[in-house]
Amino acid sequence: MSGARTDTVGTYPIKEKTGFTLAKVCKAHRARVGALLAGYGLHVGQEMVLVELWHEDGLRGGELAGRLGVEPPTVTKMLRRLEGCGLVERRRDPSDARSFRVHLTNEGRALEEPVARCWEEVEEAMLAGLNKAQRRSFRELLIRVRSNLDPEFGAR
Amino acid sequence: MSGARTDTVGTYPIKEKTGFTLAKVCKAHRARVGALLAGYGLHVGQEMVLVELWHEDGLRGGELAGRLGVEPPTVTKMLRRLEGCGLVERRRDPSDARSFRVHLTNEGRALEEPVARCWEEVEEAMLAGLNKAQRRSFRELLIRVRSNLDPEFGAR
DNA sequence: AGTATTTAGTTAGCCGGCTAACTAAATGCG
DNA sequence: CGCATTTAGTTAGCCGGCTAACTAAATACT
Repeated sequence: MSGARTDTVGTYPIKEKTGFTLAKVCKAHRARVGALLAGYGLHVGQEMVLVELWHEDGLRGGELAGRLGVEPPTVTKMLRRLEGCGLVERRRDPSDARSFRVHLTNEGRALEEPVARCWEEVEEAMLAGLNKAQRRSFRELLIRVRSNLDPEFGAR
Repeated sequence: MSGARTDTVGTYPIKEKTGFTLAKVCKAHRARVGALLAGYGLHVGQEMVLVELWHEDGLRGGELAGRLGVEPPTVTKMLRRLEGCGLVERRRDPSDARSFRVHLTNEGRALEEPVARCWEEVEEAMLAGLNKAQRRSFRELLIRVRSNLDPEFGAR
């Protein structure tokens, strides 16, 4: 509290917080994935939409937003671009005229394997030098921290 | 390859990768910090500029970019906004007419403690239920992973 | 049935990020 | 000295995010 240093504020500087390192790690991870994805004409973040559709095709816009943990306007814009790239297709839902369903095109489906390889490559780089126990521990800690931070993640 | 499941691609789905959880955790952390920072008129990300200046005032634009791990145009725009908010001040560097130094205003300096409290609050929420050993382990794993992913972090 | 309310998406506009292309000043070098 | 090169920032424009405000369709309710 009344220590010799004056550039801290009670606890310790933001730069030394775990959350700070977390943010930097995430930034680096995103950059690495993004660099690989660019080879397929994808921007980082867009692959998440595809991930959801690979898991379940024909989702409605709102469902997509919910699963991505993203707001509807974000989905609107991303779908417009993905549709422009020919990876995805919007079909009006006959049972609800203000809704639509998002379907993968063949091009969109074809990206599943290469995108998974991109993620796998970065995953391996990230965990290099960690043994199985460390990897498991890291994974479990992240899951716990996620349930602490993400309200949508409580019902898991 | 010729496995029974067709919705995976050799290893396991992206959704089950550690990097995926990492991204979600980071997103949640960012959202939480952002919500608190909004109370001080700050957008999440801007506080990082202030963090660097609290640590060392009078940095040049390029140094700021380097320390933040961000490209120069990003700094240009952020500084324009922070200057507009009166948190920061740009003074031309007399020894180099194409450069300038960024200085905190009193308002900018005054935010150090409240912003640190925001971060501390989210830090505590994030690590809730973890004992000291787990927190240390999490921190150390993140640091290792960071050095694996971030080229600028090797020289530590 | 007819109106009020809720729900689904869109538009506009802001912010933090990026790349590409540019200006202008400092430095290197013949 | 004078020109070429490097370095520092800016501008323009794209993308993933967000909020606020809107349209239009479905549902609820009197």
